[in-house]
Amino acid sequence: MSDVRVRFAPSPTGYLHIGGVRTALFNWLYARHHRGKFILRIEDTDQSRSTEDAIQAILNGLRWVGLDWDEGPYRQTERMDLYRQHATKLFDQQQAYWCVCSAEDLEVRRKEAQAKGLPVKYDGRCRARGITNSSGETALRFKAPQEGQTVIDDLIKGKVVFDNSVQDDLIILRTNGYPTYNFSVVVDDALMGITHVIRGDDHLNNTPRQIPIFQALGYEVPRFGHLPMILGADKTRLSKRHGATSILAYQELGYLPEAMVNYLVRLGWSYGDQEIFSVAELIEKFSFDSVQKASALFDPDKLLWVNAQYIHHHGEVKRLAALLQPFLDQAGLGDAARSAPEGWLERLVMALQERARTLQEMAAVATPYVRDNIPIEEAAAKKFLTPAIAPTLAKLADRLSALSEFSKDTLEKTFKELLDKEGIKMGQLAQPVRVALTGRTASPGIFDVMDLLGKDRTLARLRKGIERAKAGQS
RNA sequence: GGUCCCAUCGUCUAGCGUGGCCUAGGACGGAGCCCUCUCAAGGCUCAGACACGGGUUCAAAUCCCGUUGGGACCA
Repeated sequence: MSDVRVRFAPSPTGYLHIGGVRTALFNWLYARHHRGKFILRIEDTDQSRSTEDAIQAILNGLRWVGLDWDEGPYRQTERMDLYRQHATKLFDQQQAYWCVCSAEDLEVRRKEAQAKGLPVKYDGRCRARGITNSSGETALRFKAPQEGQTVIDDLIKGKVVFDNSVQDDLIILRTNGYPTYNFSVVVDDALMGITHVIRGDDHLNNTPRQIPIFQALGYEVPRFGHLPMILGADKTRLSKRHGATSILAYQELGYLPEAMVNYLVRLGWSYGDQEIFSVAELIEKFSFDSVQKASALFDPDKLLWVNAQYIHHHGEVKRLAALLQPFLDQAGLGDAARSAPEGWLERLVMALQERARTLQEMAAVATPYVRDNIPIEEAAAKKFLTPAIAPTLAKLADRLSALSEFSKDTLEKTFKELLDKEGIKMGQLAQPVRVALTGRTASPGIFDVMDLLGKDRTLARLRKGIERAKAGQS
């Protein structure tokens, strides 16, 4: 156990998106790597935009990808007293002052300054007013240092220097008594003993505003690490326009959580040329030293590939079968799949897993094996179920029906013998059989198909196919 | 507008710290071939990048400066 304490602090104004998950993931990995604590804090001070649904969506999203938290979720709305106490403390120490400048006045002055080409910032005119009572339209401003520099030794960006002369006296308590973002984060991070603040680099400019507040409050300043952001394919901020941005939408599309984690961590972090990592490996190997400084574009194609890798090679068949069930339900195949014999679904998964990149795709190609009365694609029937092949198919049906053991081995043997006798190639027989059995021209190996269907269904479909072939035009 | 961040194939990246091993490596995607009962999977091959310009140096993707281009924050 180390003293590392990191946090993920989303604001519940919408669902949990890809970028948020990645930020949480990097925090989580850092905590787990150092055997520290990962803390969840909900920044819901903006009550007009925060919703309970969004909070639940965030928790569910984190749970789905397996990011478990050690403390929290804390909620800022339950900590209002703490912010006010700390604000009062700053006022008492004369490190904050009441400001009566109205929003309109500030706007006017801002425009003037801009017109004259002066820096746009609060001119500090209430600093010297010494207002002691906060009644009415008063906001509390922090006396930001105006001389010297604030230096951040960022875990990812390295050394970043800001001139204090450009720092504003920012408002820490609004006229309505609510704390502002930059103030409440500082109070929370300090009180929660956060040692490393790992967040998106959209907050880099906030850091020099926050550091003096830590100092004025007498708290230790944490280390900072600013992660590059994830952008959409058009290089703009990730948003609804880029498709499914809610993390849970990917669950519905049939992605595996570990694939999601794997893809997201490689977006900005690398370990040589390695692409696929188990979670245990990530925890062991993760470090900010190899985190990219530049932003990255979200690439759905690569995510799909990573997911396919997990389904093809890294998925436990039993687990995949269990995860597949909801997708079968959705496709209207659920009941039939449930009534199948013990172990049948696992065999189905084995036959289909390298042909599907998502669970949704797997469910889609499962139809002919789960359902009865399958439709036969017109073009496939026309091409392969011809009168010419009908006699051979009939011979195959006879031989199959005579089999006492209906296994892949015996099936293969039966096929080979017939092929030899008829003097035809495998493809000439397998394709018509495939079409008869699945209604499609693409499927798993033909012996796997027959094995999945079983003797009765195989023969029934084959005979139906033979009728169709006889009737077909030559 | 001010401040800050960033810059290697279309995309994710290795390499940059401690310049030479880089005729810049891998992965996704693309093209082609092989394997093959179909579709996949797998294997192989090809196309494809150090943003630009100056320095420093015997030598720069790697160090320095500038330009350009992206991005973020503050309003």
